Amino acid sequence: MEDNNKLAGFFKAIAHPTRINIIKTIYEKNICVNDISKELNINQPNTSQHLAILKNHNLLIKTKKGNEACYKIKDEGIIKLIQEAEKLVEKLEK
Amino acid sequence: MEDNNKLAGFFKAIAHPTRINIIKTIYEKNICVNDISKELNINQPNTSQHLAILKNHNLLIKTKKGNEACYKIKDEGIIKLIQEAEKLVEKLEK
DNA sequence: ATTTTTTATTATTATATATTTATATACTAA
DNA sequence: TTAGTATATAAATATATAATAATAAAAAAT
Repeated sequence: MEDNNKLAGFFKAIAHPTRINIIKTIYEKNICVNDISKELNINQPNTSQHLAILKNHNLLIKTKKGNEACYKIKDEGIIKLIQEAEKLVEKLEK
Repeated sequence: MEDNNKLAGFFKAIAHPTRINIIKTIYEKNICVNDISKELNINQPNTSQHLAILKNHNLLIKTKKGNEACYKIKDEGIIKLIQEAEKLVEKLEK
């Protein structure tokens, strides 16, 4: 039952359209904050904040190159989980 | 991208410890509000509210017997998804 | 008919999350 | 060293979610 808190925290981390978008966008990439910000058309601080939330839940890995910060998916399991959730949502609608 | 809103809404629906608990508890049962309320030790209005959220996201099916309302899991896919999420969270911690 | 039981809804208050704006830090380049 | 670029953090505001308490609605039992 206490584990439900941890799990709920994980779901909360991905329960945001922008963060789902970030995960999908950086999949198979190692991409820096500025490029994510431009590509998704969200401002820099908000981008950093969402990235921090995902990183804090161990979904992303951060590396630094000079003054740039690059992020990538830690484990592709999150991609699979999102895909399965998408299928389930479709199925549940019927 | 618009689909991310729908998906985020789905994750939000399950991103709460009590609601995860409800899903796990009523799995393979058809159980009325009062019994859920007692079993999980949450008050009746709060129980009804959480059930309504899950039902609104098509996760539960509601039936009425006399003056009782019974709820059951609509599709066991949600159980599988939760189990996979639990495994993933464990894996990500390492 | 009235009371009891069960559930749902509404209103209130409390708490959490999100977005924007401003500021700070770190590194690079001139 | 100063100016520029990239990122993070903090503060302020707005919005959303949650929990409790109060009320309403529906059916059952007396």
